[in-house]
Amino acid sequence: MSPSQRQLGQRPLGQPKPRPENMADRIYQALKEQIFAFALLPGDRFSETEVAERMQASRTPVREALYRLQKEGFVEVQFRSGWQVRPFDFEYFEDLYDVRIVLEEAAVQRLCDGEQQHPAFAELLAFWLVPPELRLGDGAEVSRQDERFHNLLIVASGNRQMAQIHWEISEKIRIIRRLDFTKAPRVEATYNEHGAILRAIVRRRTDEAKRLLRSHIAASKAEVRKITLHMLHSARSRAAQGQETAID
Amino acid sequence: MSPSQRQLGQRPLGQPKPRPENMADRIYQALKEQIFAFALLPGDRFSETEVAERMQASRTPVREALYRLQKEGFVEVQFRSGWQVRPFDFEYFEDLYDVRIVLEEAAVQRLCDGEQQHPAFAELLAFWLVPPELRLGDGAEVSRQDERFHNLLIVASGNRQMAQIHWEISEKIRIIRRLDFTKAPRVEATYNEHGAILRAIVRRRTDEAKRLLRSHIAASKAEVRKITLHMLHSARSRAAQGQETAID
DNA sequence: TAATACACACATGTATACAAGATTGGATGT
DNA sequence: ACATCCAATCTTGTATACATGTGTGTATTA
Repeated sequence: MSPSQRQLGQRPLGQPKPRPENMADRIYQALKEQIFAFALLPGDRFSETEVAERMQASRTPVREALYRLQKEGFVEVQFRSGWQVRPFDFEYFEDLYDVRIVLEEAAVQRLCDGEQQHPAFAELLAFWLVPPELRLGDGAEVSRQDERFHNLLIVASGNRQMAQIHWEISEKIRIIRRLDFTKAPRVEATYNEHGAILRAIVRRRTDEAKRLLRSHIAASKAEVRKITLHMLHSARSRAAQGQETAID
Repeated sequence: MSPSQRQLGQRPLGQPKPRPENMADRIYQALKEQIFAFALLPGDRFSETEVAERMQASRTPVREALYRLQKEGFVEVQFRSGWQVRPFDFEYFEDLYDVRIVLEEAAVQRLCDGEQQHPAFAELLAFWLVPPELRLGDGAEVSRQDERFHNLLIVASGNRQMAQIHWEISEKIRIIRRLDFTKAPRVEATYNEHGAILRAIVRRRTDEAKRLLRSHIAASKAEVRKITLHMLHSARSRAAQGQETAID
């Protein structure tokens, strides 16, 4: 693995202060990317000053970014004793998967019962009900589209706040959800299962649609646990092989 | 109404700096209370400096508090142009009521299907299944206990994250939900309906329990809209009668 | 040698100073 | 009289200085 992997967020030292947008937003994004890339491992401890120096900024926007990440559950602060990346808690993720099942089943129920004219639903049909030769192959892109599929189900059901809450859940589980699309068979299965769910909704077969959806999400939930453990292990190995890092 | 109502958050000027806890937390609480008491009306605009002076603090903790309130949907910031209390949006609140229905129905389903041994469930039975002479009369207290009833349903179903999300929803709708308990009949109805729901769950009559729950929440949702409009109107009248205030 | 106490470095929490853009009000020109 | 332009003021965003509590390492003592 390239050593530059551990230098995410470092701005090239040439230009003085490009400041393309909000400093706080930049730092928020960069920190989140580092956590997602396992460049910051769960359990790692760090200080605001340390992050500020890496990002070439002051503590003020760093603190703002950290508080946002804290509210989203990625980091924790100990009173006057530094921050740490929140350790993995599989019950946490599995609970969130179950909330997804509840929300998305409710959305499917409403779609089967009522109107299916929402633009979001049209987009779903156009994207996922395509012949196999038009399917995407890139795992990361399919992962993004999978997230979009499930969120658009909620949007199409017409409840904005439910869609917002579902989106926040997606943000929280994305760090492990991506790992589900690192294998080609899972990508193909995703296309098939999404297609089946949509066809059942169009035909208003409520129970079948809900059953298909439930097992589709449950499959991801079951798969993700072992993949995550593997990824965490290899990330720790890489970190130990590279520069010395507090692992715990 | 007493004029001191509009001076919430003012610390008595005697003691120099009591600082009982986090400044940022104090300001967060005080601002939230002002918004809930309609001392800050939806649409009111204000600046960080203004709040800092009222709270006798610097802008730093004020900003932290405001960002928290922003994430929770109570205030909004306009780029370099001040903050404002988020205007009321009834679709927003009604969407949240519908999310509550979805989450709580799912919890009832799990309670009817599975174990009912969770301590939270025992507390529910002990509090709500009491003879009428032991019931509370204070509207504000019953409002708090109503919130607790619905949240404990989720807790008892065993999904911590669902309970967390449900709690965040409760925080958002509390500002209008309280208004539903300003009349005595609603208090009595709440006792009756909660009792009926619990009895149906104990007897594992799933459909009946879900039906009762759904109509119970729907009743609140329907009631709240007109009460809120009335309260907003009278709060604006009071503000106009008192000192001059930006109304919109 | 082991345990304890103390001092120093460092952590976050808060206050203040500075930067840059948005708004507003008045002055000016038509 | 009305519209337009410009400057002063006010806004948030960022940097930095200060306050206060925590933890650790070392020195001292039993």
